[in-house]
Amino acid sequence: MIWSSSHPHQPGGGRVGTLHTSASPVETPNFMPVGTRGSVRGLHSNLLVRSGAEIILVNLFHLWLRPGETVLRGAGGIRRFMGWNGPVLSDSGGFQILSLKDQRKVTEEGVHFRSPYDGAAVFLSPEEVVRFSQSIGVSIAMVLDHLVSSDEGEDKNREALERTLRWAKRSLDTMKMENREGPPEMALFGIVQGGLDPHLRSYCAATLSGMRGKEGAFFDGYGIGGLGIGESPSERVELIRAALSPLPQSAPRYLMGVGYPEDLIEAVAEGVDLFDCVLPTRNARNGMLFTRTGRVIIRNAKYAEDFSPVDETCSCLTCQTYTKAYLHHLFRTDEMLGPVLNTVHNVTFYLSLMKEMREQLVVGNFESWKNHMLNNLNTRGKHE
RNA sequence: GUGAGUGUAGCUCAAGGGCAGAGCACUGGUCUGUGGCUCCAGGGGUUGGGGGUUCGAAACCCCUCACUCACC
Repeated sequence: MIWSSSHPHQPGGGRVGTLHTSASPVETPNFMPVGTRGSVRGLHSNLLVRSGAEIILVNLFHLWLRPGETVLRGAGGIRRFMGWNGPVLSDSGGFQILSLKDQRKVTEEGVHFRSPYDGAAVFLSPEEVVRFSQSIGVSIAMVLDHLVSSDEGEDKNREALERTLRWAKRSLDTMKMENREGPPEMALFGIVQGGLDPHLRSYCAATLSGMRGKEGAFFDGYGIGGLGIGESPSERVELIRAALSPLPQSAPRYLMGVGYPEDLIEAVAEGVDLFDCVLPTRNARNGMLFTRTGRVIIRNAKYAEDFSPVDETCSCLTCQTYTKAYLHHLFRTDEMLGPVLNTVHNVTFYLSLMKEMREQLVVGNFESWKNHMLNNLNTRGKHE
């Protein structure tokens, strides 16, 4: 059992629980800061912990290319290598099928990439993803999936979905069945695809739920992939619902790559347990800070002489120590401390929001809290 | 003091008689399983000053001012 619910489920569908990993437990719902290449950019592990992080995400594809298996094994695994004591979830490289789509070719066997580092031809298969994840000691591995953009059309979407399912089976077949007293040494999550079609989403989730590997293992949890790239928030809720309903209640559900604070609140209400997204870290580097009352674009001239913190109610190291005027100055002078302090704030904001959601779920006040927050948070930007 | 050169957007510079432009900076927006500060839009000028030639001058002529270099 990798996930257990510590409180009765809410009528609305939101739930709290604990994710049991081979490292340390993770309270859910929770958010994973993104550390693609083995670093949450700009943040020392102590700062991550101080910001509330319990689990972080790395990208297997990038680590596989650089520094590679020899270095990572020599270091004693990815967690020791990067000085992070908590659990690590690895994304497989499925997203790179989309983001590097001019430099790869997808076949039934796997994906041929051209390395973004040196141009070398490399081949990534579902089996290699599982094997490499185990080899470098990640806590939770995502299977290799085939992600297509939402405007690819129905045939491409269906084809990618069927391939994702065949790859999922091959991934599960690669897993050794463990005698599970405690948490699994490495958990493996399947990924629900299906584009913008709710029926395909349900079909995919149902198929994955019943899927067993050669030695009888089920998936330890499920990702919902391919969202946050074009659909409207209301479409997304419908697709999440379609994906979640066939999944076993006892398994953790992870909404991959999503999203804005409002998106997270809406997804938690549907029963999602885990998230990751580049928004808090990337936007921090580009000078956009999240607050409970909307966006703060720290470069704006109006902050030049604003000697108050970014958020009066925020307990992060940045807000406790520095003013908006100082962050504004750091941004304009291109000082490296700027992105670091901005990232500390945004990551703390996201993780505090998750903590608050857990608390609201426990006390049974989530629905009204949610409505209040959705009315006041205004972070989604102008293009929806 | 003499000679040469240069003055164009906040900065660095294009345009050598026909609508005065670029990069950076500035102003605002943007970023959804990260290819190492992304992407988009906007404001900004009596072309050092004055006079002249010309239908038309940043450009050609004269005067003047400022700066740079070389020589006394």
